[in-house]
Amino acid sequence: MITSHNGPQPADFTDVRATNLAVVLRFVRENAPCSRADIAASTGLNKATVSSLVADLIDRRLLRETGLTEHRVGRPATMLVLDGSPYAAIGIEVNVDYITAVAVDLKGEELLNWRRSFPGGTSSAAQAVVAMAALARRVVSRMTKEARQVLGLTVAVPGLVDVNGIVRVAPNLGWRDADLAGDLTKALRDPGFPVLVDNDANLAALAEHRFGPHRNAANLVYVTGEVGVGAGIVMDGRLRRGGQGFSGEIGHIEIAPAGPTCRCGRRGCLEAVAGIGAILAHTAPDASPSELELEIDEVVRRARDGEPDILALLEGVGRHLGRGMAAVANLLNPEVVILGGYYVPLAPWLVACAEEEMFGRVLAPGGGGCRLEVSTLGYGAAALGAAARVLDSVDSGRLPAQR
Amino acid sequence: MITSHNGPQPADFTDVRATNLAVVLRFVRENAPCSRADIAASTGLNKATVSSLVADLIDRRLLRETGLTEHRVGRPATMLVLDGSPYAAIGIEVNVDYITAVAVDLKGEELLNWRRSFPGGTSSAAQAVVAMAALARRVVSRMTKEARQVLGLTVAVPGLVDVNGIVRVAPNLGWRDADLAGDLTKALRDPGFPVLVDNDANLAALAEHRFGPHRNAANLVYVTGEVGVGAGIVMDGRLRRGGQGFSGEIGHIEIAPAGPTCRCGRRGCLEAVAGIGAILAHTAPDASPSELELEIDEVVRRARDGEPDILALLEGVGRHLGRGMAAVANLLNPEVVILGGYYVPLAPWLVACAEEEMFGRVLAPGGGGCRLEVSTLGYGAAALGAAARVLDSVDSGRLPAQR
DNA sequence: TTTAGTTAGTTTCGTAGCCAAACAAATGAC
DNA sequence: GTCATTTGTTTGGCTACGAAACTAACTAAA
Repeated sequence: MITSHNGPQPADFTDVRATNLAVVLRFVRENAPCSRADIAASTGLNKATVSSLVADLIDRRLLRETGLTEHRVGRPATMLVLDGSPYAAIGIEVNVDYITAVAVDLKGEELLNWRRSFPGGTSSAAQAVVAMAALARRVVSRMTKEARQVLGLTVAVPGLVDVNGIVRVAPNLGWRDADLAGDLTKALRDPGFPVLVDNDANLAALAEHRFGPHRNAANLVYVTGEVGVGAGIVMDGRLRRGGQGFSGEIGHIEIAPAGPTCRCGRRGCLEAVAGIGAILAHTAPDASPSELELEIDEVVRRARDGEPDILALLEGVGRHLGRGMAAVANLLNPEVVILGGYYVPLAPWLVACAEEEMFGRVLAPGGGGCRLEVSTLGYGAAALGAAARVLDSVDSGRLPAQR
Repeated sequence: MITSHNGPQPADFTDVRATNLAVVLRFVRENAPCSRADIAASTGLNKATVSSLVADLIDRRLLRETGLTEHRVGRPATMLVLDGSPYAAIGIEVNVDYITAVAVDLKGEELLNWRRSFPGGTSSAAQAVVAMAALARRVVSRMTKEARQVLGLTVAVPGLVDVNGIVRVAPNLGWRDADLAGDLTKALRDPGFPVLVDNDANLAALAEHRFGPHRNAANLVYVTGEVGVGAGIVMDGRLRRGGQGFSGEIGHIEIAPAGPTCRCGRRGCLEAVAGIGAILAHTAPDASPSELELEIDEVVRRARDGEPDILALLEGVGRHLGRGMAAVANLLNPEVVILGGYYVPLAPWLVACAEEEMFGRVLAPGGGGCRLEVSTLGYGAAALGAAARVLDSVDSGRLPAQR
């Protein structure tokens, strides 16, 4: 069906066209290279309609004929692929000690991936805007030099971002009520593309949903493993942000009422017992944000060496994590929960016990079909997801104008 | 936009028409009585289009002209209302000790509400099908006598219902893997309307979403307060069932690790510390299912009388419930959590402390705007929601055929 | 009483964009 | 060389939307 069920939103022909353009675009993305006939056969659209849609998409430089044809009985087909060259989507991630910028083309191919160290933990939002604008300008000019049109820019922020894109609270950055999108747009002086802001876990979930090995899953949860623990929720094929945009705050659900005190002042939060801080508190209590990665490497080394106290520590973290994931699985019944961030290198010592705890606590038979997996997208998942956010709006029909 | 984003689903004219018919229908539902001109002005549809859509809906006997007109400057308007008389939607709820059947018209007006005692707890699914079929037949024949066409029948079951409508597990009924929808359709012998099955909490959430005082909330959670505790989740305006249909199983998230043993064998489940059983275990440990309502009345009486041990008991339950709701609010950020079932009569002694616990544990400022409210729909919420499910499919464009 | 003004709903016409079917094109098989 | 097969385009028909003109029914004011 056509409707999106939120209030009176009538449809007309342009909607039909936009929908079908998006259908063809998505189909080619998933099945490239493919012919017009393939598209017609698989989508149910008429051949004539497909021809017209494809012509439109070629005009907009979203598709390209490869000229290549298979050869078998019958007229050879002209194959179609996404045209990677004319466009770029930019994603930026701010974090405690760095800013990452990623640009991808329509296919999701990474065009660049720049990381600048930046003292996010001690900088104001205004300073961050300056730094991000500088970085964004360089990325944009690089893209322009490559003759690419920038379709949009999205910023991933570790914190609560409301439905209007205002950063309400970003505890690790010390920000409150910052209109990042507005300020960044101003700093970029009429950039000619939309600038959006979203929560990092949400965007990482989007990256997994579009690019990850579980991209078929319409229901997935991505869990960030940083100092803060958060989740991005995809249900029925779309990010679900909740009423104000604050969904996925699993870091502060109570796991161990008698546990250690959390940064938020309460006791036994998931973040306090299974966040990265809970590990480093035992191994490197004075580590600064910029040393996190090194310290985790050290933990991995010691685990590999089989140090019993480290193994016990990680098992405990895994079990607590599993309890949290059980709550997630019971409440949301996703097809997969994906662990990201620093949970990735630590996964070999976490996942088994986390799974055991989780499956033991999920009511639905067979855990409701929910698997616990480890992200393969690396640390840049949120930045990649930020770029994916831009591609998503193309996918859902907001195509760049005709030539 | 038009797309529903799940896989290649192209659109054509019939989709446009269906969408716009649904838009008009929903508008009239919300704003009756109203004129064609009102509809055009508010929805953005062209006057001509509205006229055509309305004519179609009148033909299908979904709308009716009231003939009544206001009188002010200009030509008086012919007002439109939903036509309540030609159709009916049926909802049936099975539970431990009764079966309820509800029929509503298009407006949601209750046409009948029948309750039959039925030993669900000790009957097989097959026996339940016989009982439900008998009841359904009587409801259908009553509707037919009133010259109403039955649009559909939905059954609410307290248990895990998968995406295909199979009851996987219904602990309180002792059922496993029952194809209720299929069997009931067979028992009704080609009823001429769709028969669906869904989880009771899901359907109660739907009832709240359509009929409740918070019907504007696009994100809400309904919590059943029975022996089992479950939730129905509405996000972005639709029920979210998860990958296999098992979302909302909050009854078995761990609230008090050192708490009492739950029916499921684990300790400290929400259900075990804040379910109705947790209350009755202290007041009437040997109560049979059919006595639940009486026993709760007794608890209410004693609470009203101010018995200290009862007040303490309820405060404890409220606090545990609040902790569970904090997890829900952190994870989903709904606009409102609605307590239903036996929590309703007990609300005066539960809500304050539950709120206190909940707001103390939600990370988002101001609790993310999430309110804790009490259902006003009464015990029949699930049955009403089952009927609402039928109306929902009409709303989303599956209209009955033209005359 | 007439006339002007206002609002409601219909009619007419133009257009977008879908589908079906016929057709043209390009190849392999025999 | 002809036929079969498959691809993609062209043509025509149809649906359903929007714009604008028009009719209808009323109030207000001259």
